[in-house]
Amino acid sequence: MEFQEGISSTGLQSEEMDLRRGPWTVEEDLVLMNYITAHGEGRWNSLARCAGLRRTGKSCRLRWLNYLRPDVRRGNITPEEQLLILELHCRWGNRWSKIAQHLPGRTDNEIKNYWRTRVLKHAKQLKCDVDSKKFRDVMRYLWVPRLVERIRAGAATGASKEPGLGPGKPTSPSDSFGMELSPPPVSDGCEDAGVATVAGDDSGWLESAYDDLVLPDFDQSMWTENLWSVEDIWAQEQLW
DNA sequence: AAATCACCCAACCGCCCGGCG
DNA sequence: CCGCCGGGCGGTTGGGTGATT
Repeated sequence: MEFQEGISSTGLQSEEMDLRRGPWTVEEDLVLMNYITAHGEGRWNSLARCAGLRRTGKSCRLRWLNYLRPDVRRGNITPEEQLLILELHCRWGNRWSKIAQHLPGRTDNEIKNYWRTRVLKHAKQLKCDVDSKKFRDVMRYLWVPRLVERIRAGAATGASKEPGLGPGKPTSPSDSFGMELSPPPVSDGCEDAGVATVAGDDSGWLESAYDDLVLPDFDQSMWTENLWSVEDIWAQEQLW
């Protein structure tokens, strides 16, 4: 990324040439927060000007929505959230903002990043497309049961529910997705799912677990319609 | 200890849509 | 109807950083 103190492009007005790009400074964050606190959000271009920020309106909006908003929830994606993302993506595809509406405090950008860095990575490791039957089977019979198991375990110990984590909370890469794709410790409808491996080294067990899967006879077209309902699971388990 | 790799995610980009004059 | 502008969205990039060699 080429960070520029000012964009120099012929034909631009001097004000536009002064626009900053790249990472936001603490001072800029404070200016934006204070201005929005005092005047509210919206009309981002004029907001940026009036606040004295040398940023585009778009940049201000993005910074506010994805980072500075007080209700933005940062930190690890919980198993409950992972489950919900899987289902909602199944239902709506890459409609990140729509999905984000169902995950309070999570931004579309965060969910999109989660999907691209975690889910797509595993599809790639399995050498299949996320829309393929193979990946759907992996999700339904390996991934989802594992998530549900983690949710249950967390509910039992009271450890699964994380409090709001607030801006600035550092995340641990090894924890952020953790073991969502690591093998189940006990068989849970997916016997011989593999032996224990460390997180991050899961493509092997997934691949072999998939090979060992005996899939029930069911209509694959049902996948997108009524595969599983997170709400049902939560209601059933009183997890939410 | 240094170099390299892999991953995460903040930020940007381009496109699209709706409202308004 | 048309053009402009603000705002929203999905896709992409690349810097930072921890892990590995």
